[in-house]
Amino acid sequence: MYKVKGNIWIENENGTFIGYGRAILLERVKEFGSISEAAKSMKMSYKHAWEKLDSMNRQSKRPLIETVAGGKGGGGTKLTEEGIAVLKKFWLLYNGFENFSKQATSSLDL
Amino acid sequence: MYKVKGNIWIENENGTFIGYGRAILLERVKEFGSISEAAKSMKMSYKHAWEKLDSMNRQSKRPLIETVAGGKGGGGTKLTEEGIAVLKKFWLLYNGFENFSKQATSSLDL
DNA sequence: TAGCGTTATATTCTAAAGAAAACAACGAAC
DNA sequence: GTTCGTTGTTTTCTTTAGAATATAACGCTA
Repeated sequence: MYKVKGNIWIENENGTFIGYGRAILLERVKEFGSISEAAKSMKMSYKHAWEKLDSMNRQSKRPLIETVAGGKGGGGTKLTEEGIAVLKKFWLLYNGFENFSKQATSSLDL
Repeated sequence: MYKVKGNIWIENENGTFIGYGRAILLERVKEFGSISEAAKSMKMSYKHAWEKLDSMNRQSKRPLIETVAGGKGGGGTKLTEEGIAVLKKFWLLYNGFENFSKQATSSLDL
């Protein structure tokens, strides 16, 4: 049975800003308060996770995350208000796309 | 400036059936009547082109291309009626997606 | 001050995708 | 029956994304 599938993301002149994988990563950071825990939960290397977050952060007008190195519990990372807002907007877009592809799948005649 | 971008394709249980790259490849085969010319025009290796076409062909109920090895001009490859029809349907889907992402881009507020 | 778990960063290793190259088979044309 | 340009197939090489590893800096806690 055929299905319409796809990816969707938001980019600017500097590359990808946010897509599904990055959104999940932000969700995990929000959940665990830690980049290393977020990465581990996704079986992603810390470096890869850090680079993705850094990329997002640099492309955003205002930072999406706030990090602390050292201190209680070694430090940690949490989402800013901006981070939460961007995440919300992405999921809205993502849902729209899900509807589109579901609709397209059902009207597929091959 | 932020833009919504994406990929879209049609797949079944055996993997990708057709996406943008494969559609372009079919268009080139249609144009040149030859897999090797089509591949060359896309700076794609013959093997890669052949594998993509073979994959599409095996996943389709009816073959999308008809090949001749040897003979006048060394042989060649042309699209079947089914191939032309599938291509048409894919571009319809693709246009729908282009509209979606254009619309999504314009209603983006970040 | 030593220990800790984190962030931050550089370096090396691995796996996968695709390119490149080589070669056989094909069949019409001459 | 030789030549030609194609399809079909195998094998090797290259590139690149990401994993893995290593190490420093940080700052609270004890």
